[in-house]
Amino acid sequence: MNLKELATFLGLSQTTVSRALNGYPEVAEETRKRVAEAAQKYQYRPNASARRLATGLAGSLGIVFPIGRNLLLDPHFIEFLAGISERLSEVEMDVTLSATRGDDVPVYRRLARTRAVDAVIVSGPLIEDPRIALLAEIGMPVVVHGRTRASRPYAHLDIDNQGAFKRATDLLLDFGHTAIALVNGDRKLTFAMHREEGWRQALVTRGLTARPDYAPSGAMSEENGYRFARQLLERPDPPTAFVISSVISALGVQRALRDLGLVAGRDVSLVAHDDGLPAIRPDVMMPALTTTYSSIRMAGERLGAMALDLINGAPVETLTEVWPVDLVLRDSVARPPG
Amino acid sequence: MNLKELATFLGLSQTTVSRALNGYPEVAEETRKRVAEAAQKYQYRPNASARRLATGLAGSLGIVFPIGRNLLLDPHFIEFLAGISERLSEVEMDVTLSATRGDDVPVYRRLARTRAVDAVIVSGPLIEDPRIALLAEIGMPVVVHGRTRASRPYAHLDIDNQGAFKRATDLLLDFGHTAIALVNGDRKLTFAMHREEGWRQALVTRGLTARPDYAPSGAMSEENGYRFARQLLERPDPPTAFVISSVISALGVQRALRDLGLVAGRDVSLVAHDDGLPAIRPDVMMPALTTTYSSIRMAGERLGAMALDLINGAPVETLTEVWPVDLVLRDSVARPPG
DNA sequence: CAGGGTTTCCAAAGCGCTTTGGGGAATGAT
DNA sequence: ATCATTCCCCAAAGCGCTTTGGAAACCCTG
Repeated sequence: MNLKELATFLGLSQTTVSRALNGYPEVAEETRKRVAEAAQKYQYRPNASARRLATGLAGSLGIVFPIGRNLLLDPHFIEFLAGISERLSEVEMDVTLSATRGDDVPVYRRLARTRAVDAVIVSGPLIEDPRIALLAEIGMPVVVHGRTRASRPYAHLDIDNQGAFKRATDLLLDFGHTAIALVNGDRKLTFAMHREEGWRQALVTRGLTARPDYAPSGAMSEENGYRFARQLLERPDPPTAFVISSVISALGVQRALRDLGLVAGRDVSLVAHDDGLPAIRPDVMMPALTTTYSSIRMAGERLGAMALDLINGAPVETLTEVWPVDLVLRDSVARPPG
Repeated sequence: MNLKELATFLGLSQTTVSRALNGYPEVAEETRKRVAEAAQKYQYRPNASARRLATGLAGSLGIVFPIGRNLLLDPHFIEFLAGISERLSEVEMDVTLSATRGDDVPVYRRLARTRAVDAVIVSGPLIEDPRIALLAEIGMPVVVHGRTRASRPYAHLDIDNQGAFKRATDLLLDFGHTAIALVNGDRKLTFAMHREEGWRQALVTRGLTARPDYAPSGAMSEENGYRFARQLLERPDPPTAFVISSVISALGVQRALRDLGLVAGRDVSLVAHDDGLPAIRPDVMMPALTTTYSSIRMAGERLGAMALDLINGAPVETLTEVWPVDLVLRDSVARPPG
């Protein structure tokens, strides 16, 4: 059943039916009702391609993800995706996912030129990220999850990573720790830089030095968590506390502790950042993990909404948010031993 | 730059330009070259919406994921997605992701009726899965990742879960274990049933009984791995070996072992299924984990290809595959103590 | 050189929707 | 009764592509 058929069936013109369905004012209320009922009865749904062609809107948000690079933040990514997608589903839009092995530039170009998406969301921006400039150049609206260096204002949603990690570090300092390591994500990523900045700031403010060799950085995997923690703990001057960029890495850190016969929340204190992954919950760990918390899913939802606003013409300047981050106290932090 | 402009610029008709670009035979080789060069020079790309409307093809594959249910297999899901998406990118198609909180039926209906996608991929099928029948009913081509009960043939790709878990259990039996537990995924899912079947079969073949209380089942999270293992190990008759449905749960099992002062690969033997998640690698665990291995990413790639075949009219009967699963021996299996 | 086959191209008709630019009928004002 | 509004509705023109059904132009036979 298409518009034409529905219209002739109702004895109306396509114009009227289309308008009735799309809520335009120039159609009698009674007619609108008739149309709505018929549409319901015959399960009429406008053909997406036709509507897109006519309106010039794709009805879809693009996300391109480079297969090789930074796929390691997977569990976060899917959760994020769920958030975006959920918000979009309210207006019957979808997410168009494009994978690319290697260079993502041509993919963005294709999406722009074929008008396959109305806007894109860029996640995990680098400190210097060429994507933002590229997208501006090809005229593709973009909302960034995170921040980056840019010459012009750009729509973005970020969390206060620096503040969060400063607070986490402050907490450990308050407990009396002085040797505090940071198990960080890839240093090229803006959020990792911000976190390191927060950590450094807290230390320096108390007159301590932020030693670079106390802040290993790399993909936020369980494995790296283990490796980094192990290396640090086997030094002659091991840290007594860790600030960790992800609960996944925290799992690795915990494993390292156990291997060395140390127990978290007694011998070593731990604070990790929790993105709210449902599969890995800090509250059920042993000991329950103290975290900085911000739901990545909610960020996704908000980003979806922001992208919609952007598409609907909201000025970029109004679409910038930095969310505060909660510090959730649990059992993995204690006074340093001795 | 659109077709019309390009055509007038070249002094050709839209027809000819379109044909030249799409590789139809009725255009002179020299003309084709001219067109291709101009297209390249002006960066012409056909408008996706227009092409879709004209061809009746959406140029996109649908995946709907229910936000609430079984999102716990996230890390697997994204990896899977990467595989599909990668394959599709070769033909410039994309994945259309639709999230739904709760019922997915209306989403499938919408996708079908609006012709927003050419086919859908269903993952994590239940033993009795209403989706397959629904999709057949609304005429939406579908490829299933896994198997399910169905009245008619359906395109699917699955791995030999039963065989894999039989082999894993056989291995443990060969090493002399008799108390072998299965830490399984959600029992409503077909693959979990198959795995339990394999486990049971191996035991029964050797004259042992497959005790249901030795086969806990639930979402394949780290947490559940821990809980299940802990419960089993604290019984008066603890198992000496575990077959585990996911490396993620295996992480939890390992944690339980450590908590109880047991060491994997000595006191207790472990075999887990490895989907090849890049973030969680069994070979770098301590001890290196013996696994049944099948890359979920590759499955995704193949599923993408199968979906393309299906769209291009390949008969459903030719699109059924069950892949064998490798057994990779590492250090987490040993003779039972004593 | 006529007749038939190929090649190579084009005009025009969709695909199914939205939107512009009216226009007839009903309503209200004079 | 007449004119100006307002209310509803419609015909038709796109949106940018693909594809059908020719029609020239060319080549070959005999």
